[in-house]
Amino acid sequence: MPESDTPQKTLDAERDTEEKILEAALQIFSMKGKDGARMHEIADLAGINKALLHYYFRTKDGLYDKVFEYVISKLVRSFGSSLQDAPDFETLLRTFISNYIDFVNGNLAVVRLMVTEHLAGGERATPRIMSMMQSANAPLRLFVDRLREAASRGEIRHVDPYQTLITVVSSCVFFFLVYPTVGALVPLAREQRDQFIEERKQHLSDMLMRSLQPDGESSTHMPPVDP
Amino acid sequence: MPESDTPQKTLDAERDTEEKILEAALQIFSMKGKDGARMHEIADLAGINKALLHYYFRTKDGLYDKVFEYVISKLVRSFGSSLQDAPDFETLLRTFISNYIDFVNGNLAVVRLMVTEHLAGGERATPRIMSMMQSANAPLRLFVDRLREAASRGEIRHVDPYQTLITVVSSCVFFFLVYPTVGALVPLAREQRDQFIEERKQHLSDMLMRSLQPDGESSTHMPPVDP
DNA sequence: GTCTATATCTCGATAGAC
DNA sequence: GTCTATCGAGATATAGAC
Repeated sequence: MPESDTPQKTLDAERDTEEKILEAALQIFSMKGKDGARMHEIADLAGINKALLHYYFRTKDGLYDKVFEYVISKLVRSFGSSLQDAPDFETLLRTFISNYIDFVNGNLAVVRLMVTEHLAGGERATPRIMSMMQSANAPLRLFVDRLREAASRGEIRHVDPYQTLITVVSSCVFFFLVYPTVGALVPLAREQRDQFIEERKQHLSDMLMRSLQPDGESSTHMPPVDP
Repeated sequence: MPESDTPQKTLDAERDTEEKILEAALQIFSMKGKDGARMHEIADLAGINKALLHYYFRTKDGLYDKVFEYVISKLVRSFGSSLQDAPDFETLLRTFISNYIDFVNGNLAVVRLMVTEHLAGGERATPRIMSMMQSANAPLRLFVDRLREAASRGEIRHVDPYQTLITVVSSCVFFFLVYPTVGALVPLAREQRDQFIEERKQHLSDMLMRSLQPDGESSTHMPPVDP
């Protein structure tokens, strides 16, 4: 971390308020979208005055942009490349699922914001996600690469890696988006949320590994996807 | 359908305008949420005047409520009990996935509205979904019941039916929520959308059936997967 | 039933005191 | 840096002509 020569106390105060605002804005934006969010809601949640929002971030649009940057940086930081070391595909898959679910569970507002953005058209989200994917050790890319490798080594059967990725990510994320209904439907999910989430990791990992077991014989339909 | 004694022409005209408004409102609400939507956007999309919205549905809140009822009725109507006749679980699963994906693809706004509602707290959505689930031939309930039966008959292995349901629904729906990014990531999904969707059905059905094979049977004797 | 014109109010943004 | 007070744009909602 680089150190500024600005007096420490002032800097910390600014950082604190700024971060408090960003966190509050993230919560509100992620639930109501950019247009639906109210500046006074954000101010209230941050425990400050409405005018202070405009002092730190001139406009609502500006604040939204900064929140988006803030979210992306959270995504980048949280998804460390702990996948690199996985000795085999099964370990990679289980680690990926566990990490992914923990991240979503611990950063619900981040995921909600991404989804909200997509529902509103996704112009802001898509380019950012694409550029995150470019990076060689991006977890999504790593997952696809390792899936291909494992298949060509015969560790798992050949499957469309993108379809598989979509299935894994969907199965990790969607549950949290519709949690109110799942909670109403499945008592355990509401009463013992943490336990249910651990069971979900287990269930998903098992289910996917079983579905990826190599066949003795028959070949499955596998469309060509490579560039 | 009960028939009114109101003159047919008038009734039809009202129904048409009302339905046009509801469809337009559904589109806008589903992308921007209740607070983010603008009445004039809805009017423009419906091709009518802003004042007419207030003639048919007194307030914005009132309109939103009616849109929600409208969506629920769509859900109920579209999910006919075509699952009832499935002779075995594999047929049921494949039919369920195919129907579900077709419905989502053909009613994106409906699904978006449900998700938007959930992101905003879900107070409106959850009770409605719960009461839909009560019905004996509700597809989600039917799925859980048939999954249990099939497991106790030994047709598939024992799995947590709710975890499985969550996985299936997630895998059918989430793709469409983040379509902008998937389209950017996977060229085929954008250029040959319909084909990609058919492949998705196939991929998902195969994957799930494989993961549900009873433990005793080895992978050397796989049931045929292609129609 | 449908429109134009207008009233009313809410929200984003600014000015200015402390 | 933080607040109170307020302005002005834009939104919902209504009045009234056709």
